[in-house]
Amino acid sequence: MAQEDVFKKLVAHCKEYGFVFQSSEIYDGLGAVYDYGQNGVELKNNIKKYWWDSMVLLHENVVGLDSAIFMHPTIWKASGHVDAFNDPLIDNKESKKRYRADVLIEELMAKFEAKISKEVEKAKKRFGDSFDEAQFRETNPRVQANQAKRDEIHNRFVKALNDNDLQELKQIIVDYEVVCPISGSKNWTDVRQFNLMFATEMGSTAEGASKIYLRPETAQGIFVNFLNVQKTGRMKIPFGIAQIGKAFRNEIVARQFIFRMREFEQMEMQFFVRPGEEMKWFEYWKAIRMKWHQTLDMGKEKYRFHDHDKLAHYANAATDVEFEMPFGFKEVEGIHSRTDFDLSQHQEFSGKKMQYFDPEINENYVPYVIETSIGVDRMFLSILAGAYTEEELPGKDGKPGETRVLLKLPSALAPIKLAVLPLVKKDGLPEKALEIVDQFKFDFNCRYDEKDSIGKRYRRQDAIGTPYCITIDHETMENDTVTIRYRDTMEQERVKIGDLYSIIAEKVSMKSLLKKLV
RNA sequence: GCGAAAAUAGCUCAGUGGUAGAGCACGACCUUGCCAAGGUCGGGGUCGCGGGUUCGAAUCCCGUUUUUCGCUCCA
Repeated sequence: MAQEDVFKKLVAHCKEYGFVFQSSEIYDGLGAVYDYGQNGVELKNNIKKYWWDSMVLLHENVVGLDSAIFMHPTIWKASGHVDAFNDPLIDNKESKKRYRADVLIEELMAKFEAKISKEVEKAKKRFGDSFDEAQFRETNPRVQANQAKRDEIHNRFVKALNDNDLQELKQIIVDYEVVCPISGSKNWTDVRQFNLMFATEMGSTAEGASKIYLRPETAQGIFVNFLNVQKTGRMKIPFGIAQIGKAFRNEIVARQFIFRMREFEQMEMQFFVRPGEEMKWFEYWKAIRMKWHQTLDMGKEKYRFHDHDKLAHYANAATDVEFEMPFGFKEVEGIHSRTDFDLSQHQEFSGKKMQYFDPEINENYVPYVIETSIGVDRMFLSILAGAYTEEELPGKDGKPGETRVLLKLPSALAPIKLAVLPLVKKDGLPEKALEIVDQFKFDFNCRYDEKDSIGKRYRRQDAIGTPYCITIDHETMENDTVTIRYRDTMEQERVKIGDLYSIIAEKVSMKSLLKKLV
């Protein structure tokens, strides 16, 4: 089956079985925003618990945090998000390349400046020592003409930037016939300003309101609380702070289902280390994180590291954990060595010291940071993609074989752990089944289903990844035994009701996964 | 954002200018009972939305929204 077909089926499966719905669907939807349905929310919660427990429970030097989505606007100046994401952009329609309009105009001005320099250089050679450059610049007509153009562009440019006049920026590009270096074309789109951050207002009155942003990453909430946690938790470096939360980016191109959304959820852990030791810890967390992924048994060959050649302004080492999605290897997690960039920036912008006194070496320093940052929604998608299976079953009694669709989810992540099914809807079997549900509902997520033939009910559970089904039949009423049916093998066994807990509980618990990590 | 394609019932789709359809799914009842396939009855759609052309539009045209694919960035 072609890979795109798998992806299409996966998206359809998500909707059909209550994993993911498009946001505001009855109003034609909202772009790149999705809701998690009754099964999706369970799976997502389980993924988050697996991550949280692996960080906070298994590492005594990692603690949690839940910082607010709203933060002081200066934080985003300090982090670089305001400037980095605020560029006026323009596309060339022929080459489809995107440029920063301000860069194009600066290059345009540089061209005129280069022409002037050329004239000056030529004159210098000609006149030798007696050359008066200032006077030459004042009087030479070619220099004057170029200077006038350059100044005109400069004035228009500065005014346009001050007025935030995007139309004027385009007009400059049109008036001076800037061409695309790739296509040589002058066919430009309008200039648009993209700030990846969503802005809103805090404060109820118009004059008292101030512009604040919905956080584009959860990391800054950790950095600004670094000393709060360190001091109140008496944390000693190296230590980490873990956080799960929503982040928001006004993506220009938001596609591929829940892979890139405008509202998404991150699981981030910032690990604070002594400067100079960051590479050791970078390697340490790389290994830990890869093991966390591979423990899910989606296939080791489906994961790989992708090291960054080009590093972001804040990083001195960076790698991605990539998963083989139906549309290729894609990043699900980033592991970055962020140096002391963030803490130093906050120290500068807030005027508060962001330093740690290290008693072992008797030194004050701004710690270095190793970040592990994983997209919950991407993780969700990768697990579904890895678990989605279409299985050809042999036909029987002359019937043609059929396809069984199942999600081979790790049991601990499955939305429903146990389906309890009365073989028939009479003779007290439903009541007996509900008794069993009542018995286990405090331990794990159970579902009761009495509709349709038993085979159909098994398949419905397969489709949402339920690892265990038990069937209550007439024999159950006599000797308290049930048949337990396993999702992946479809095999059945007759077991005592009293043994069910010991068969199921451990395997569906988060503990079973966490134990494999240590 | 640019280019391409698509949108009809919960799902998969048929319907190409003349009364809105099928299969599956869903609900009720009967029947059967261990791997989605019995019977009867029933609910559900102003054909994504807004305009236009036409006596008449799901169908033709324009716009718009959403989705998918390619270019780019990222969790």
